[in-house]
Amino acid sequence: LIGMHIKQRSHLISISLFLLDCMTPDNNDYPKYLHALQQSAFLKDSSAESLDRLLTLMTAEQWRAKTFRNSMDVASTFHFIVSGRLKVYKSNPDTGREHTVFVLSKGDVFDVLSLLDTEPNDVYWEALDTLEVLKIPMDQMRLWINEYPVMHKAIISYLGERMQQLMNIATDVTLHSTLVRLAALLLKNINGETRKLELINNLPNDEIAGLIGTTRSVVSRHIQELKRVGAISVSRRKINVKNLEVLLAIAEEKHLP
Amino acid sequence: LIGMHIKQRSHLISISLFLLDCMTPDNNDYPKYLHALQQSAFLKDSSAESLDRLLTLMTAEQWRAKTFRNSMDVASTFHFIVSGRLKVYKSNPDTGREHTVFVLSKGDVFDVLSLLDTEPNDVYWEALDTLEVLKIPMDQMRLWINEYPVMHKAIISYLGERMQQLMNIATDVTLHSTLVRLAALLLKNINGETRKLELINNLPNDEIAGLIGTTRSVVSRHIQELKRVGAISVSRRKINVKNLEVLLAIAEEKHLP
DNA sequence: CCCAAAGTGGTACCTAGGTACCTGTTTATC
DNA sequence: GATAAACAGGTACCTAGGTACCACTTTGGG
Repeated sequence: LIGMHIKQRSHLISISLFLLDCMTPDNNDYPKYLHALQQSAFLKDSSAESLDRLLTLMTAEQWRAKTFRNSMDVASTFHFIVSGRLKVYKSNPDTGREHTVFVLSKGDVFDVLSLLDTEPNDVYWEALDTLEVLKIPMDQMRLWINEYPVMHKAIISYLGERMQQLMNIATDVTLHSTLVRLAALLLKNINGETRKLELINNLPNDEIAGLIGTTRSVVSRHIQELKRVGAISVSRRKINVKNLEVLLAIAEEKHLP
Repeated sequence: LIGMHIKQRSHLISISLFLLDCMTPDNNDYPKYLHALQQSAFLKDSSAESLDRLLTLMTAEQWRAKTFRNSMDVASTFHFIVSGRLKVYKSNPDTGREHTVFVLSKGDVFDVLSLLDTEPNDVYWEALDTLEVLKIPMDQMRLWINEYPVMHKAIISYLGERMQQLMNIATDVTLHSTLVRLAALLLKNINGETRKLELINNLPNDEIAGLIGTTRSVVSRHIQELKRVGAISVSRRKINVKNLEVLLAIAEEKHLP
């Protein structure tokens, strides 16, 4: 109960100091932002000129880590992530439990659902690191999209991919144990080359818990277990994968504890 | 363990006898099917002529209750439900657990994800009643859509709505207890006028369990509890809602047991 | 540099929910 | 219409996972 109140208060006092930055072509960072837009999967089929025009409509903004917004706040603005990580989550204010649905990063956009004029959804967004975004009024984004019909296909394939991910997230909690989900999370986010975690690196146990739909203490317990069997080693806020085979066996439910 | 093997065997021996029925305009049921297409939310913006042309490309098919298909089987065919109910679910073959993601009925279509060429998704579809569908080869459906650009907007709004639902389903399991989810399920599916359950009526406890991501025994226990507090009355395969206020209090987590 | 406050992680205890086993009821077969 | 098989639902028992409390570590004023 105490934990929950602290959580809520910290939400209330979370003051978001950010820099506003008008995006005219003479701006110093203009080339950098244009490059960022060009690399986005959401805009991958758009022409250089159309992106150029889009960028002139945008302003840059910086969110400090732990800055958050909910659906109300962002419904009238469309955002595009330039750098940093952002978690998309739902929470139960009564219990303080949170479930992270996506971690967005460079090239991702939000909120696509508001863009489509669906009913408001009561979702939260919170910066995990310092976040650089480009923002644009929602109605201007809609106008821009209608001028470039190729965008409709891009939106469809974006939604399709997200929907598939959501289906897996929705069923994972009931179909697999927390240990299995933790192992699968680590495997999903490991870089094949460097063997290091990406996207979910340097996260405290709280955040990992939110990602697999459980509580911090359960994550802590399972991390102890994974250390014990030699699958990982840990230091503060850092997990190093030591044995992929063991992790894989656990994730595929072939590991008998 | 025994229960699981029986489940798997029943899958294997599920023989689907269905009627094939070529859809030429002189067919007896042609007007009925055309009417069904016109009522679909997925096709609501399509012209009469375009639907007419679509229907000539389709064949009718009947699935007996408990007939099922998985993503492999339906990836190359697009389906449109004329009558009956179909559950979309994922399962864990090792434990026999299932999680129902959607219950589709008249006017719904499947599989939209295959239509978008996303990676195969390992989902199952199973008829809850006798199911009437119209089917069309997937590539023909894609061609038809490309001829009618208005369909892109329809697909986008369909996906947007489904995505929002999926987000709620994904987070419900971690954010709310099974009793709360059961009460919410009943409230969501009650007809405002008749006060009767729709879409999920006449389902055994198994299926209700799949819908809220738990097991049959837990559902049974909670149904006893809801009977005890006078919220519902039950007979075989049938739940009658008696007290909306109590259900609402439980669903909103304001009910202290 | 000191100290408070926030951040992070470990674990004992307990309960919500899952497993296993049971009875009763309906459906199918000869 | 008798009998078995499949179907439906109830419940005792137990364990996975959640709550609460703890200690340690880092951060930020003054």
